[in-house]
Amino acid sequence: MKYWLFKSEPDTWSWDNTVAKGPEGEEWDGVRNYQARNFMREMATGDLGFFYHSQSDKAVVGIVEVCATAHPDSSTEDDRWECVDIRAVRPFASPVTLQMCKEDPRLADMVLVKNSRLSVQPVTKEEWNVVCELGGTEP
DNA sequence: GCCAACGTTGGC
DNA sequence: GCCAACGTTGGC
Repeated sequence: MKYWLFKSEPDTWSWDNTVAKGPEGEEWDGVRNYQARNFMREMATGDLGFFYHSQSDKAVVGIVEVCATAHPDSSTEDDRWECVDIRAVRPFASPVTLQMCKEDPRLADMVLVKNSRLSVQPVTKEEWNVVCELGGTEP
């Protein structure tokens, strides 16, 4: 069981959109970055991830679950790109902002803090527990 | 709206 | 295979 972080601009695809999709989930398509794609290839069904809103929110707003492993991205003909499917698990009681992550010394090495541009990232178990604690949510 | 950081592309 | 040019992302 691994932990991840999925980043999205809320104007393009938001947490609410994911919740609305229900248990069958939604393709996490549109990723055009090799590092991000490679992380998706490592994902297994049942892995959990944070859902992060970039830009206006800049906060982790909920937890998602991987419900299908990597498969070709249906939004392109280019067979280099793959994606997983994710579904919403539960929202945070209170969103965990980027600023909160930056201020907590336990999260100093978090990819979100160090490389804000990577759209799909691994999260360690320790980081997972800290962010859940800050968000008022069970890990 | 600006700009820094980063990834990708393409000419050589 | 290198590197300059370019495009995109995302925080501020």
